Amino acid sequence: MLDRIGDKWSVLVVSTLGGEPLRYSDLHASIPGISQRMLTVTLKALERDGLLTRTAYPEVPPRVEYELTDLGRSLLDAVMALAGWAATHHEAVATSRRDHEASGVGRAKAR
Amino acid sequence: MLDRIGDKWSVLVVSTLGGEPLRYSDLHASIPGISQRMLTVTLKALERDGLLTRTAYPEVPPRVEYELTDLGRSLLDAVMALAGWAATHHEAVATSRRDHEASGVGRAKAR
DNA sequence: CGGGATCCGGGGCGATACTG
DNA sequence: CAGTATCGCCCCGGATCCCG
Repeated sequence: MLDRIGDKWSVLVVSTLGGEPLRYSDLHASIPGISQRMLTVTLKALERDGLLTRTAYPEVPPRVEYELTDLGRSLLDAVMALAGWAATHHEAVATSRRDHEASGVGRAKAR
Repeated sequence: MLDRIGDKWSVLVVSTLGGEPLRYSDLHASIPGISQRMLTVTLKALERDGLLTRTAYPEVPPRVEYELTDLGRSLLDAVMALAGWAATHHEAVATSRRDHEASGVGRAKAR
């Protein structure tokens, strides 16, 4: 379970979708670095898990909208908390990380 | 950043460590399914990021204790929210997943 | 007891090409 | 526009051995 919601892309999709429904291409544009494949795979998985709904409009050109379900929205809260933490403390983490590098973690490299 | 704190094992280690310090073997026993390697790797990463401290006691047999830092404890809140969500809704997710299976997602399998 | 080093297999994931 | 199918690489992560 944790590895599902802990999944990087799922988190990003859910948080991006927070609020209004979005189309496939919007999602693709809004999530930097995601590939078509991973977006599709992630969306399918999230739909299967009941976190979002997929709605296809039989128009031309085709339009498909993805929207969070209530379940998905409840997850959003928890995810936002995590994202908030990341935003708040990522500096402290980066600093600590540099300290450890300087401490000799890569000592062999110093040759 | 998200893929770091969203990491499955990190989440589990942090939540397990919530509260009292634990020894390596305690952690290994408390986290079902984690391998030695991943435990070590995860602990190192978390230490590097300043989320926990590693304390080795020069005894025999050796004893090493891991403890959350203040930073780690602040993360704990967000992590617990996520874990709580997972515990609360994993049933709904499992149900939805089964629905989709029954819907013909694996239609070829039904032969 | 608490790890580090290495080997290695499976799969996560990206890139590309094609379809409706 | 919204995907699907295929290929291939890389790296995650488990197993094993060994050391302090």
